[in-house]
Amino acid sequence: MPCKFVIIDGSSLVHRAFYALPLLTTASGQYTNAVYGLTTMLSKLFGDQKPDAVAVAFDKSRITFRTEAYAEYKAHRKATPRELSEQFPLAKEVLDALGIAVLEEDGFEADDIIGTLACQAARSGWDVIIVTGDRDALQLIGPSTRVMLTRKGITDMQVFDRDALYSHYGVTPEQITDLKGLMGDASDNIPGVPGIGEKTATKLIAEFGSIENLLDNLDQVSGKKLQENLRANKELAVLSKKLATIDCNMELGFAERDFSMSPDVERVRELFAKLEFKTLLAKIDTWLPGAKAAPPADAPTAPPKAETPDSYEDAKLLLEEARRAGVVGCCPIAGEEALLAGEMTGLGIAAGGRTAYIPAGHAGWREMMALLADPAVRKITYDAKRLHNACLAVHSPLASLGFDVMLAAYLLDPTASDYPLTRLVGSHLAKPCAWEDKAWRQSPDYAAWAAGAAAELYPVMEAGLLAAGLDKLYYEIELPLTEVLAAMETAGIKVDMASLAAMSGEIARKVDQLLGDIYHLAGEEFNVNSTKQLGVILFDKLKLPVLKKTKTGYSTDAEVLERLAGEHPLIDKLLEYRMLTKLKSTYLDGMTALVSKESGRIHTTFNQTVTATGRLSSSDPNLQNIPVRTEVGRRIRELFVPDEGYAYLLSADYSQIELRVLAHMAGDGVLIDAFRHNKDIHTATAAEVFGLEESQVTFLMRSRAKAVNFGIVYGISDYGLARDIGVPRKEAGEYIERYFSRYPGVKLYIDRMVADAREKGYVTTMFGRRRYLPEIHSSNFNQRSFAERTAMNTPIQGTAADIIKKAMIDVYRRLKAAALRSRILLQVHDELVLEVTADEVDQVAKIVKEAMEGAVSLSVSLTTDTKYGKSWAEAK
DNA sequence: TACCCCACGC
DNA sequence: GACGTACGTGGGGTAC
Repeated sequence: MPCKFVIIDGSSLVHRAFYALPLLTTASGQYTNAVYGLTTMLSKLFGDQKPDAVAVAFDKSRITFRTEAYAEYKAHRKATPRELSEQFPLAKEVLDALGIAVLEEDGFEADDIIGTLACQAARSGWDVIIVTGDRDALQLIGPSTRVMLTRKGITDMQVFDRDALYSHYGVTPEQITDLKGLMGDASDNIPGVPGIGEKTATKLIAEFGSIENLLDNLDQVSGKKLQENLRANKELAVLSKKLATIDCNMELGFAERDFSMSPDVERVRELFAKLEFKTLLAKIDTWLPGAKAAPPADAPTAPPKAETPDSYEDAKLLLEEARRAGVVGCCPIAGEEALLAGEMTGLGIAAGGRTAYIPAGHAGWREMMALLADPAVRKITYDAKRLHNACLAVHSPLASLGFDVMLAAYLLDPTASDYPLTRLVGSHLAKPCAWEDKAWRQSPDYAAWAAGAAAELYPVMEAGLLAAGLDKLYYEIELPLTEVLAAMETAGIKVDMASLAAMSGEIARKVDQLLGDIYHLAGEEFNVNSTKQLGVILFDKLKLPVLKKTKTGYSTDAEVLERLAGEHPLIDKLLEYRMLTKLKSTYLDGMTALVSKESGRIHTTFNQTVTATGRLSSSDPNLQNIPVRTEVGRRIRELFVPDEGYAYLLSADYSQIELRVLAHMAGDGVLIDAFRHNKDIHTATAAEVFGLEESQVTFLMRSRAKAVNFGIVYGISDYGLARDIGVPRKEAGEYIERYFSRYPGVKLYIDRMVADAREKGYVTTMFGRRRYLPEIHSSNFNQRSFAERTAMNTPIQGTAADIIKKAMIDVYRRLKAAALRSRILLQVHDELVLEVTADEVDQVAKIVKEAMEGAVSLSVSLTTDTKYGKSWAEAK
């Protein structure tokens, strides 16, 4: 069997990969897309071809024998972008680790190295495959040499031998240089003969065989113009051919070189981990020779193993160190449910530069818990709320939250999708780290490592907060809020399970009935939940008019159905079906699944690091989107009740908090005046926008004005407003214009926000919360417009979020200080829901009102509405 | 699993 | 005047 030799044009493939893939980076900001692409190509090649020998050639310098012959050679090439050039050393590092021969020579291009290797290898009887994106290489095709060209993307390749080349381009390998000599090559700045492109060049070469023969027989060329053109550019054609000809006679010492692959598997793993090539790493044994064995758990690719103190004395020393320093990094370990159930299985801790893991049964555990309760020792954490919940579950107090790195990361950039600790370490400590597997995250090793990482991140991130003016918001609002949220989550909210089950059954029966009606009216059974199948029934079978389409087919959303309501009796049934199934699946059944077996209550999660504006979000279940407007929604809220020992649920919500914040921040006299006179704000807006007395405002006008106010607060566009109120976009735009002319302070304010965003790159809330808006400079109209609307809206929504967060902390502290049993359960953006006892209800109502209305002093008052009752529905 | 469509809240 | 249209969470269907 002849030796199978794969020769790769490294420069070509790296370029190809760079432009074919998005600009990937590691957590630490190292660009990796080109290296990743190259490595992916290699892995595919190795898997498919199983070569015996491999070589990769690179261009070395710009000065080659070609530039000596023709100074303009490749002169039009754009400078290599920095994002790419910095990846070349990395690519070579990967190749080196893979044990692949890398060749580069002064004065030559990769092509010449490849040509020389290919010729010599072929002479030695090897089978050669050349892999490149450069069509010049096609001239190297021979009886035992094939060329594999990239087609599109990075893994789509096409193999050319002599026959394939001929059927594709109508020339032989030897004629490739003649072809290039005539048609030139724009990318290499090879001139060719002016006016001759691929078609003419191919025709001439097919007829005359070579440039030399063509030039010797010019008089036989058909077409006078072409003949003269060729005659005038004889030298250019010859020079171009020379430039396109690959040198196959370099001195490379072929015979002495070793092209067999000898990968250093451990180094490859390490490198891939560093570069975050997770997929390649995971599949490494499928393509890398000798990479069969899985890495041992303590391979150098994994972070250091946790020290587990084996004696009481060991643990005591570390804890004493923490006490001395007054600060300790800590990270609990246990599955989520286990934490809530009070099963903390252990704790990773970091003090004095050492990290350790203390399991729950350890002799030092009691000291550990005492340390957590010690207010003199500040706790440094990643996700303090988790630790807090864990402590609450075991009724062991947690005192003195010192710093939470996840929260800090959120304030520094609230638009990130998540904040894994490994990434924070990469970006803030410049320690690339790519261990992401789930098992590791639940291991003692991780807990110890995380405790250490948090401790190490603390000073760096605190400096970052200080530099961005976020420290006050952080220490006075976000960090203390964590404890409040933990208390709310741990408390949970009681659900009347009996009524819930009854309601679920009742709705199930109704849905069943509706389904029968729907099938009957449709004339067949189908999956009503499938918009695709429903579309076929409504628009193909029943021939109802198609009013709106989605990307993938007919739209069947509520708006469409409502407009079709008179057309067919099926429509009403569908609307009701939709409403009931949504209610049942999302709220009734969805919540049932999340009722805790231990407490019989629902413990939602309040996410403090999710929204871009600073609001909280709620999940598992989402208790911030329980229906409120409809009658059935009311019935769902009736299911939320006070638990034993409590008498009422109390709900307090801010009235028009966003618009009041806007009035204050914009300092708009008209808006401020409206609030000071306690006007109905939407009626007042309608009067302004329509130029009427308030008494003349109709219901329709008020509802349109309300939508305009809504639009101002949420930053919707004229298009969005038009859709919401059902008028043409132009008219919606006019409303917005009229609004701005009636509220000039608002107009000035939002212009200032947009200008701010352009100048500084971000906008801020009253409390200094930031949101970066890089798209404000986008040349894409949509992206830019969106950024502009965000610039107007985030300071308003974000400030409102800051205010209620501050109020929550205040309520929590006052309840605690007064040793009341009543407690906060939920926050729904502008509303707080508390569970109160009968004897405390008046006092609590007063506390909540004072805390919410007094959270901040604005030029308009903040007002709240408070109600309480036997269920959430009664409290609204 | 990833995406779409739809629907709920603020 | 384009263009695709506030933020979230979640259920269910469908294509891969």
